[in-house]
Order: sequence, then structure tokens, then C-alpha cells
Amino acid sequence: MAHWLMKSEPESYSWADLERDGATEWDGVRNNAARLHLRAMQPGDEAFFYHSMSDKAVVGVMRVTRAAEPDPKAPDWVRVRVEPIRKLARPVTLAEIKAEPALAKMELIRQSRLSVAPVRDAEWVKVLKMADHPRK
DNA sequence: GCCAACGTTGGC
DNA sequence: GCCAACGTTGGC
Repeated sequence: MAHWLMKSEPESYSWADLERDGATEWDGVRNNAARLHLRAMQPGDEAFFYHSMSDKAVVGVMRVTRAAEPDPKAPDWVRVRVEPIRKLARPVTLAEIKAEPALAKMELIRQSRLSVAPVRDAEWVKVLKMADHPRK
């Protein structure tokens, strides 16, 4: 099972929106690298929900429930279906991630504009651990 | 509000 | 095919 990180501006679509909806089609991605990542997703994969811009923090964990399919509104692009699993005990901020040497190679850091990025297993576990401990 | 990073477009 | 110009994203 692979792990991912998916960004959304909370003013556009937030974790609270996802919890309210119960599931959503993750569409609107218009970057080729991100599209490749969407295509690589499999049902059962898990992804961090990251609030970009105003918040800059990982806020929740979601599950991919359907593999990539063409977006009916933009057939050259794809969408996946996701549902919320749980909100993190606390947000893990970008600043904390940047300050953590074990996370220095996260795609989130290396290519900040990429809106759909893979997360390595060790990074996934580390971020979850950070969420379960008080911020330093 | 500014700017760096990155992608895309179009002139040559 | 190169590269300057431009647009967008997203951090600061």
C-alpha cells in the first residue's frame, strides 16, 4: 500500500468539507507530475490531507477508494475518489516538517508546488508520530 | 505583497 | 530546438 500527500487550499476545499461530504472526487489537478501520481494510486492507498496557503499543515488522513479515471469535465485529466479516515490529533505544520531532518527529503519540501506527491513509509510514520506528540 | 520555482507558450 | 516571456502555485 502506497502513501501520498494531497494539497488543497482550505478556503477552496478543507478537511472539514471532506468530513461533511463523507467522500469526494479529487479533481482539478492540472500538473503532469501530479497526474502521474494520481494514476499510480490504488484503492486502499492512504493519503495525507494538507492544507496549503493559509494553513500549511497536514491535518488528516484519507483513503483512496477508487483508482484514477478520466475527469468527465476535463477528459485529458484524471480524478480519484477519497474518503476521510481520521483527523490528526493535531496539525503537523510545514515549519515542523522542515525542521525535522528525517523529513528533509519529502517531496512536499523538495518540490513545494507539487499538489499530489508520494510519501515514503518512514516519512508517513514520522508525521503520524509527530501528530501524536505535543509540538515542541 | 513579493518572489522563487516551475510549467507553458510562442518567436526565432 | 532554444530560450525569453509570461502565468500559476505556494511559501514567506
